[in-house]
Amino acid sequence: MTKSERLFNLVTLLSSRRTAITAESIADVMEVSVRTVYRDIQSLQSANISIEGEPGVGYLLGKRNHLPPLMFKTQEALALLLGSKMVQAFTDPQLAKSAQSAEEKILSVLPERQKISLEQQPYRIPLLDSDNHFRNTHLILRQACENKLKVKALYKDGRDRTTERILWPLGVIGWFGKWTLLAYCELRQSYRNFRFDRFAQIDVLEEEFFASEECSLEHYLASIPKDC
Amino acid sequence: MTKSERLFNLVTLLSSRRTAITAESIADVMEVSVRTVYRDIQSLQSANISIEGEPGVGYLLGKRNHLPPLMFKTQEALALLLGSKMVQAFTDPQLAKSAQSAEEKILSVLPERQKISLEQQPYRIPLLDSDNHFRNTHLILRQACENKLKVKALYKDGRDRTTERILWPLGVIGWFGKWTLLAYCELRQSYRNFRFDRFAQIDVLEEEFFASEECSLEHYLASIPKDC
DNA sequence: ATTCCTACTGACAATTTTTGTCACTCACCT
DNA sequence: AGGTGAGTGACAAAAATTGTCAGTAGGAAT
Repeated sequence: MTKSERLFNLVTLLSSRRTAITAESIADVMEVSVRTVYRDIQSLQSANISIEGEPGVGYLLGKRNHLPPLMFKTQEALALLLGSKMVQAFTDPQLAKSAQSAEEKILSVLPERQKISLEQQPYRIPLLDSDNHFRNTHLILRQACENKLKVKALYKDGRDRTTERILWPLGVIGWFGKWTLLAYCELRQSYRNFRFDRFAQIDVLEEEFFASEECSLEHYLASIPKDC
Repeated sequence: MTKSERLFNLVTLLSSRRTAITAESIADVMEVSVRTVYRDIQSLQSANISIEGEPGVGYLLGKRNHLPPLMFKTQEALALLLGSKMVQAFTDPQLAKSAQSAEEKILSVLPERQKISLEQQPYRIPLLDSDNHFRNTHLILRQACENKLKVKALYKDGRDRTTERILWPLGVIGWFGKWTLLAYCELRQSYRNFRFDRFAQIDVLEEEFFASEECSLEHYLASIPKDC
């Protein structure tokens, strides 16, 4: 990656974010040294692109939106389309529809030669009818998460004991090969994980729950080591 | 004026004009040689900024950048970003990078309020270090597929017998939870599936193979019932 | 059919930039 | 007081950039 490419990418990166990003993170993404990032920022500023930097916080693109033209490289398009296929196969029917229409929009702006090379890509993600049950679980839980509605679930734990619980669904974690609901459990009065394949039944309740500082997806994730 | 400054200025210059401008005029304004202008244009194009040139006329900024603003509905963006995360977590590091930069491009064109609602979406796909071995397998096999290079593999079958085979890698199938290489096996003289977790070793050979009507991903997939 | 005009490409060597590293300073927050 | 992160200066090695020259190609006007 040449310097100029990097500069254009940097503008894109900055305009893709709402929050500030540190020079170190940038260096990480761009695979250059931190020193180079400072120099890049300086180059951009002297090319009349306003970037605000604050010690202890990071960089933020100035408000007056410089519009960088959106075009995907072949491999970027490939990654998006492959991702779209995964969403279609591994999540719920509603999201699948959205993935498909997004796919169409992307394809419609790609030049012919890119479409051709995309056809030769080796990945195939089959849509299995047998996964319909999972897809339904996805739909129910995603909507419950988004609308912050409590759910009543019959859940079978590792030792085959089935319990009924009231859950506050916070997030859905996708490990490769298994989906897990992350929720606050009223029964246990704390965060718990629930594997999708162990739900015997799920009913969305009318009742809303309210995520707070001490009860939210971020709070839970922050209490565990790894990244999101 | 450094090259990068010149490139930004060139974009500004081009986007300020409705009529084409010749390379020579540009060279004049920028105070560089005409040859350099051609190289600059190429740099911009390889940074995915579409510029159209016509002999006898000059250069014009691609219409694509101005006219159809590729817009996504919130849920379409959600589907694409979720897919991108899956690609990052479940495939190889190279595709992961492409997914990430595609993500940035999408985010950079979304209005603020959409970005905010995307931040509240419940799905999280963790990137596990323990999957590095798989990711490496992905990289090797994807590239072998794309370049149509034979591979020599040590493979352990269902009954724990390890065999060495020469394979013509045709495609990679992603079932949820397991990846499978689809290849023509020289040992068995026919198509075979190989689960990623059963490869003991994979070496890409120098030798190319040639897919034909009777030996290709399409041909194999057509011979099985399901869709892709 | 010939001649402009202009986009493009390749090669080469001199020049200029870019890069990482190291060793700092400064400002802010807890 | 210690941690974090922006920002600077200097230097040598590595890499990109540049102009020059020599050519190809395609359209349009003559």
